[in-house]
Amino acid sequence: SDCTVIVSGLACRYKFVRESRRQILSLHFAGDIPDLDGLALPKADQGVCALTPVTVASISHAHLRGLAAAHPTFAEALTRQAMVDGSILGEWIANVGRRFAVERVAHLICESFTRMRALGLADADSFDLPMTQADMGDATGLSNVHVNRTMTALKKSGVLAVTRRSHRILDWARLRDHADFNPAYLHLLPAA
Amino acid sequence: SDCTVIVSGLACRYKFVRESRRQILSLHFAGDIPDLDGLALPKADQGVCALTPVTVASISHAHLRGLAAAHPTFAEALTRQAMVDGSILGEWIANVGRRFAVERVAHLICESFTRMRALGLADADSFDLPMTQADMGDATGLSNVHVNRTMTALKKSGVLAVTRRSHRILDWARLRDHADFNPAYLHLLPAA
DNA sequence: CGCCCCTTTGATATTAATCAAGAACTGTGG
DNA sequence: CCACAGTTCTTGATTAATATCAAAGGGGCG
Repeated sequence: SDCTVIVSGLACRYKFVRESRRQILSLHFAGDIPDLDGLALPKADQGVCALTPVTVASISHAHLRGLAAAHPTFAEALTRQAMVDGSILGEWIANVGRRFAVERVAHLICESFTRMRALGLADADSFDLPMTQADMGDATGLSNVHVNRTMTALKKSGVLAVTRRSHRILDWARLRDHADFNPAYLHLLPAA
Repeated sequence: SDCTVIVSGLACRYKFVRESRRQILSLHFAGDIPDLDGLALPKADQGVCALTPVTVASISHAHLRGLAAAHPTFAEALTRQAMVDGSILGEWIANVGRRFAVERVAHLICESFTRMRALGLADADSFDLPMTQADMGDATGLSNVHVNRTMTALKKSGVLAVTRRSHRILDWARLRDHADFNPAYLHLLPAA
C-alpha cells in the first residue's frame, strides 16, 4: 500500500514468461513511480527491480490520494504521467514486435538518452546507461549474445562509442535513423 | 478533442515502423475507449482503426472531464481502466518479446476469449474473433504466413477448431498451457 | 460467373538463439 | 600491489525459429 519514487539509479518493471524468460517492460529514472498502477489495481502482476543501486522514497497510497484530492494540478500530473507511461509501453511493443535487432538496440539507446537528457542526467553527447548487455537483451527481447554482436556492429558503424557503459553518441542523426526513433511518444514538454 | 467509445465491433490501436510494418498494440471491444489517453496528451502518437465494422459513440473531452469532476466514482473507474490498459500493454510486450509463435498466437486467443467472455460476447466454449490472420500477425509480431502455420498446428493438436473465424475451444486447459496464459493481468473483477 | 480477399502450402533465405569457450573487467582479501 | 573469483563481454560454430517469395485453393459477393 505504498508507492515507490525513484530518487536515483535505474530501475525497471519486468515480467517472467514460464519462470525462465524475463522481459523488461519499462525503465525508470529519477522521479519515476514505477508502481503507480498499484494505486488503482489491488494486486500487482508485474515486478519492479533495480538495475543499479537505487535510492527510493515511499509515499503511502492514502497520502498520494490526499495530495491528489487537495491539488487538482497534482492529480492531473499523475494521470498525465500514467498516460505517458502507456504511450511508452506502446512504442516498446512496436519495438520488440516489428523491429530488427539493430533497430531495437539503437532504439533503446535513443530512448534512454533522450529521457535522461530531459532529466539532466546526460551530457549533450554522452551518457551512462548502466545496464548489462543481458539486461538490454531482456528489454529488447534479444539474447545477450545477440545484443553484444549488435552493439559491436553499431560501434563499428561509427555512430556510437562505448567504454564501461558510458555511451558517447558520435552521430546522432545516423543513430536515430538506425533506430527509426521519433521522440513524439515520450511526450516531453517542448524544450523548457 | 473527442473520445471514442466502442459500441460494437472490434477496433485496435496500432503503430507503424518505418511506414511499412504495422504493429497492433491493443484490441478494443464494446465499452472500451481506445483513445482515452487523448484526454491528457495533446497529440496522439498512435493510430486507432476498426478491424470489423464498428459502431462508436463520441464524448467530448470537456464533457468527460465534467463527469469525472461531478462523480468521483466515475473518475476512479476511468483511471482504473487506464491502469488496466497499461497492464495489458505490459503483457503484450512480454508476449511479443519472449514467447514463441505458438505461445503468442495461443495467448492472443486466450486473452480475446477471456475478455469477450467477461463482456458477454462469447459463449462458454466458442467465440468469434473477427480478425484476419494478417491482423493476428500484426498483433503478435509475426508474418501472416507463420500465423497460418501456427493456427494449423493448434488445430491439429486438438485444442481449437476454427470455421470462418468462429473459434471453438476444445481443450481450454491445454490451450492455456500452450499460451502460458494467466488472466491476472486483465484485472477482471472476481466473477460477478 | 468472376473477382477479390483470405487462407493454405511449399521452397528458400534470413534472423536470431543456443552452445561453448576464452578474454577482459570488477571488486576482494592477503 | 597482487592473486583470485565472479561477472560481464566477446567471438566462433551450429542450430532453430521465423520471414519471404511464390503460387495455388476457397468463399463470399456483386
